[in-house]
Amino acid sequence: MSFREERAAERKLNIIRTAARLFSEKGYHEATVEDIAKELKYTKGSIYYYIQSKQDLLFECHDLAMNMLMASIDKIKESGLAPDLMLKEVIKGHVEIMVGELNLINVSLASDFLLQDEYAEIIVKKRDLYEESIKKIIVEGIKQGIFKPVPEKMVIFLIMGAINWISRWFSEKGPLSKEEIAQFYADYLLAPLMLKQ
Amino acid sequence: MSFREERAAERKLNIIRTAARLFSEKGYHEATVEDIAKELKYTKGSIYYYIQSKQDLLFECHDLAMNMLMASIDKIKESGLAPDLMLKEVIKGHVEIMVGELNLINVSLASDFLLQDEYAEIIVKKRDLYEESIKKIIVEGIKQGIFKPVPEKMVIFLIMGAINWISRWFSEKGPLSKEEIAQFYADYLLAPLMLKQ
DNA sequence: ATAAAATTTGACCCTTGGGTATAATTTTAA
DNA sequence: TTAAAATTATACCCAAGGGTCAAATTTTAT
Repeated sequence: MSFREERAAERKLNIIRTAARLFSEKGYHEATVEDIAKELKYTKGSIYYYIQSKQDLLFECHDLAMNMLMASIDKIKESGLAPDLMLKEVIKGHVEIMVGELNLINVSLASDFLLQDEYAEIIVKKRDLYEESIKKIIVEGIKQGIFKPVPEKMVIFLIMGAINWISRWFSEKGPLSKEEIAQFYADYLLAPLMLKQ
Repeated sequence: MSFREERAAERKLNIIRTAARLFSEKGYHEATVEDIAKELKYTKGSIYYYIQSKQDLLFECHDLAMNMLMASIDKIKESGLAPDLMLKEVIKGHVEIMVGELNLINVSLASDFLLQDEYAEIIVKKRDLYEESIKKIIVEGIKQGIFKPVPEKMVIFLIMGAINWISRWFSEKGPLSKEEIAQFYADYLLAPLMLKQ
């Protein structure tokens, strides 16, 4: 990548993060392209030099969010931990990414149905991969006699739902640190799955 | 209420339920007033004879959804059950309302930030009341030595999140009945709270 | 039957906002 | 230093959609 392209990419990332913040704060439709441009001292005209469309921006937010989650779980999969510890790490990782990248995750949770089909396809594929990884951990745990035999899919939905909801109430100014939340959620959500403790 | 007013109210309820379905399927901004009108064989002009504004419609969806949840929990509060059984009933009730009124709940979950301040105030107040009722049950359970001492607020958020997420994946055509889901969620989410079983 | 009230219609207004075109300006390279 | 490439600014286009209004139609009550 040339110096020029690199700088353009850097600027685009900047735009995406700003878009994520505004989408998250005001909602996709309520945040205008001009809002995003102004925030970064662009004009509406000039910001289009870097982006293709507003929808493109939304997609990039989703993609960035999913890539972070994927990177986290891929690393954990290689750790060789036992299924229960592995699942705990996944939960903690998910919580920490969520809280650390609140805007991005917020956008990707609050506006998935706004993605156009071609874009949605890509994102759904990644999300499915992510959930598939979790499923494998649970199935392995059941096989090893560490977890109770449960309907994996429902458990995944239950856990994901609990965690994803954090983006609705978490505030930087609140009394809870992301580590505390991560620990609590991991313990609470793993307990009913364990065969014996 | 006169015969006339009664019929108008009935029609408005019809409009609200249709709006809920379209808002839920397509999203608030993507569903136009004309879409809603057409669905019921009105024209855009004539539907405005029954509604004040699109925002008004959104509010009514929220209000209806919250009223159902409130009615459910109020009934349970009067049952005199022990805290653990009471909480279980609340969870089951919430799940069943959610699944039974998917559209309404979906709207109220996916678009709370679209409500204008005056409307939002009313809804937030009801939601706070609802959560306050749950909190009381948990606190009582801790006091009676049935529940572990936990940070109630976080537990409420965790439980609510898990349940509310159901609206994202549940389908009438799926293999799971609402009773099965309700039972599973109630068991899973209550277990980590119990001191002994 | 008929006047009054209720309901419906369809044309219209008007703002918002995504996106574009073109020209101006700045940066880069030779 | 100057021509080309990259970047930015301004003005503009246009469709969508919420909402209104006056007139037409239907329903109801006497």
